[in-house]
Amino acid sequence: MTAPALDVFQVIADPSRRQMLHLLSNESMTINALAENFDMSRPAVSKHIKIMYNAGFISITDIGRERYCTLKQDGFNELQDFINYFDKFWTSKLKKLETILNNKAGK
Amino acid sequence: MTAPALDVFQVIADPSRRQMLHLLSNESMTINALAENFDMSRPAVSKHIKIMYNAGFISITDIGRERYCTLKQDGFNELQDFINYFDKFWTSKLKKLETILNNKAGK
DNA sequence: ATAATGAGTAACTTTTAGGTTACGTAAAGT
DNA sequence: ACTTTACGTAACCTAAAAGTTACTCATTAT
Repeated sequence: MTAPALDVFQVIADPSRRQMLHLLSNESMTINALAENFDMSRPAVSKHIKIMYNAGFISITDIGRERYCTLKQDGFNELQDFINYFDKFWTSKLKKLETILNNKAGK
Repeated sequence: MTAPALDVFQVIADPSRRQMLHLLSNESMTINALAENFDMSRPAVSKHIKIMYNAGFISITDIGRERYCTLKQDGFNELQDFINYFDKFWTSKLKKLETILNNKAGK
């Protein structure tokens, strides 16, 4: 179960990973603690964690034999950039519409 | 090449589809016009369009034998919701940090 | 009327993400 | 010292996404 290197968009494409991110938004958790919330084997969870780590969504701190996973902002920023681009598209489109309407009102 | 029903996260997981959305942010385009920008067959593009249409990212207007694809906001809104959730997480985390720093400064 | 064009559908192949079990290793418990 | 626990890694399997070619249909052009 070697983890493939996925980009941020592929990371959040998986429902289980999105769920893990939600769980981690409440508290830092170990691999096993996370695995208890899912109907899949621990190695499967382990792989997901690695994928999210590689894409910059989480940081990992080893404490003894445990690995604590914590949310990290980097991965989310890339997503934000994507959304922002299209956000600008909609708002500028809206402004154009406003301009047209104002011109009509003015005449 | 029947198109599978994918959710908004799976839609933007594909680089070609993200590229198509970018192209459509400049102007509405037909299937063929889109296909010219990609190193893949027209049926392949056609399938991507169907997937994005089903997920609410584009609307389609038939003019004669041509299909004009236009960006639609619905799909993006779902993504925005996801981002917003974690955005709140980061800002509230930052506020907690501020509170701690202020308390220290006050003593 | 016939040819050419724009696009959807069907059948098929390939790739790969996501899961499994089996095993190895280091830290903690008894 | 031995056992248990927490995790990673390897080898493997399966399902499905993404691509292809071949075909058909409807619209436009000649």
